[in-house]
Amino acid sequence: MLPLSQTAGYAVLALSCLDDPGGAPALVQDVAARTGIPRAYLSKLMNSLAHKGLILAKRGNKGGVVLAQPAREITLDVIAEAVDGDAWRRTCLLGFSTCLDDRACPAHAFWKEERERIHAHLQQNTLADIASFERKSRTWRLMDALLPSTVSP
Amino acid sequence: MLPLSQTAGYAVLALSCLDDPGGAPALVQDVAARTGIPRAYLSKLMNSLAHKGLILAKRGNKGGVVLAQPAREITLDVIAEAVDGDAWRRTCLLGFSTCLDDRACPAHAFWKEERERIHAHLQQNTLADIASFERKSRTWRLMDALLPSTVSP
DNA sequence: GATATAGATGATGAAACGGTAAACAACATG
DNA sequence: CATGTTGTTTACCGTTTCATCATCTATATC
Repeated sequence: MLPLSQTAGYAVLALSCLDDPGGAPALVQDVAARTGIPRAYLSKLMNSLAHKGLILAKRGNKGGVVLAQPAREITLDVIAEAVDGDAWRRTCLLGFSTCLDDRACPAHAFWKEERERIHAHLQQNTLADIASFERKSRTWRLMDALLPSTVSP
Repeated sequence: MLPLSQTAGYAVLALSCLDDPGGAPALVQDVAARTGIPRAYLSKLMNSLAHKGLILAKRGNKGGVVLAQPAREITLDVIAEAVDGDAWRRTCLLGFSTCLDDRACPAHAFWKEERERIHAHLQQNTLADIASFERKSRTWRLMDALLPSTVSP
């Protein structure tokens, strides 16, 4: 069970659909339809992301959701931390409680390095990177809809 | 939520207390007391590990548990896979379902490499490595018991 | 073979995560 | 200001993971 939470993935995917600040607000239900994320669940996620300052939500007619900052300035790390917290950056690979820098478990030095590598990667990639990938891969999802699903869970 | 499951950590810790095949059987309750793992829970874990061939369990008077193979031949990977399975080696960092080698998400190449690095490390480390660490760190745990816990969760 | 010992097993429970449903509150528009 | 649109909030459900408890079963020993 190594990856970030499923909800963190939802957040990245959903935010990659939104416009930069000043742009056209997107409806949560549209984002849900586009991404396949359950509407009601996404609604709660968006609400939480709004409270954490990642997006701006406007309700009522002509309402919707936009990014609070340009996509190029929002790193995956910020999103992951908003959803999952940063506890994973301090955990031991094997879950040992007595595993700190000065009393390390056998995997400690290795795992510390891995965590930092992962963290750095999340910090270096932004929503803009995801969005450009999503634009390219929309074709794939179209094919998924047309062909019998031989691949996706 | 990046590390392996807590139960996998339990397994590594518990198995590191056992003798090689032919050695003296250890009581599950003793292992529980030594490691801090809940007795009843460890009992079921041990049972599962016995079914998977990692340990030999003998019940009844003078019973107990020993490793099925020498500690030096049991890798952390084998233990982790017995407990958690190997699904984590195929998951996307962000949980995208459309993330395979030929239709990768932006983090795919990076994450694939990380997974392989982690897997290799788990394959290279054995129970013997853990056991020697545990022997050294027993002092620490003694101190934990004597001093107010300022560190361990 | 009776007995104490020790693992095996099944029922149960609490907490976290993913997910649902419905009532609620704000806002643009006519 | 009435209305419909759209996000907000609350409560609830199902599954998985970690954990407990009681009971059953095997076995070494006397």
